[in-house]
Amino acid sequence: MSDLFEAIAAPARRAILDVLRERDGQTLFEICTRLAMTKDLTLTRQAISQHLDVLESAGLLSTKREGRYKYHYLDTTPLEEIVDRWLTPDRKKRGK
Amino acid sequence: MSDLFEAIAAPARRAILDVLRERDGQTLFEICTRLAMTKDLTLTRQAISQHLDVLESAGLLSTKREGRYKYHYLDTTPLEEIVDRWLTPDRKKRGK
DNA sequence: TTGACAGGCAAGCATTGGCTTGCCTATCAT
DNA sequence: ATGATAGGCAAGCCAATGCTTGCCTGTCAA
Repeated sequence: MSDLFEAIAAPARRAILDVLRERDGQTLFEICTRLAMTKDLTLTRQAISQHLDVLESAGLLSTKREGRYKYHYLDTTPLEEIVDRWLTPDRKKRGK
Repeated sequence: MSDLFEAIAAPARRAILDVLRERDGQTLFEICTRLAMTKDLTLTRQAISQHLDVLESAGLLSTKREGRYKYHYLDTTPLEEIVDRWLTPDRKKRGK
């Protein structure tokens, strides 16, 4: 859906963001094992791959392919929309 | 679900937050008409009531009953969790 | 070149969530 | 007391979502 809010709605996707925050630029399999180890979240590789697609289309992460590896990089700037929308009292539109 | 992230996942609920931000302490019917007028969102009263329940259990708004009126007050402090979780680079837990 | 490894595509299932419809309770004015 | 207004409860429908299973493509080492 390419929607930011729907992207962070699923607990699994938030866990992925946390995992990428601990260590940026991980591959799909690295994310899988790290979720299982540190977050106690055991999912299929395909499930996590789908979550990564949602996060990418929401602009929360970017990818870089290199050989047979695909690295995932966190980008939290879209989350600033939330701050600007509700947490800034006077609704000041900061110049982009 | 009392989940913050699921609360702001639905566009209708975000519109409600915006509407309460424009004018705090509105009743259910006021919210209904204001959504229809300014947000072009025409929903059943019950639908909006259900959304308000979700928002309240997420801590995003508080209510005060007065006679046959029930006023709704916005509270955006739960959203700060998002800032603390991903937008603070060094993960400093600010003293509550 | 063959096998192991990293990832992608697509169909299918089960559950959830958003919204509606229908009816009921409570408060206030006349 | 009666009607109008503000809100609540609950069942039900439909579409979307999360996850799985099964299979296929591409890259690299021996």
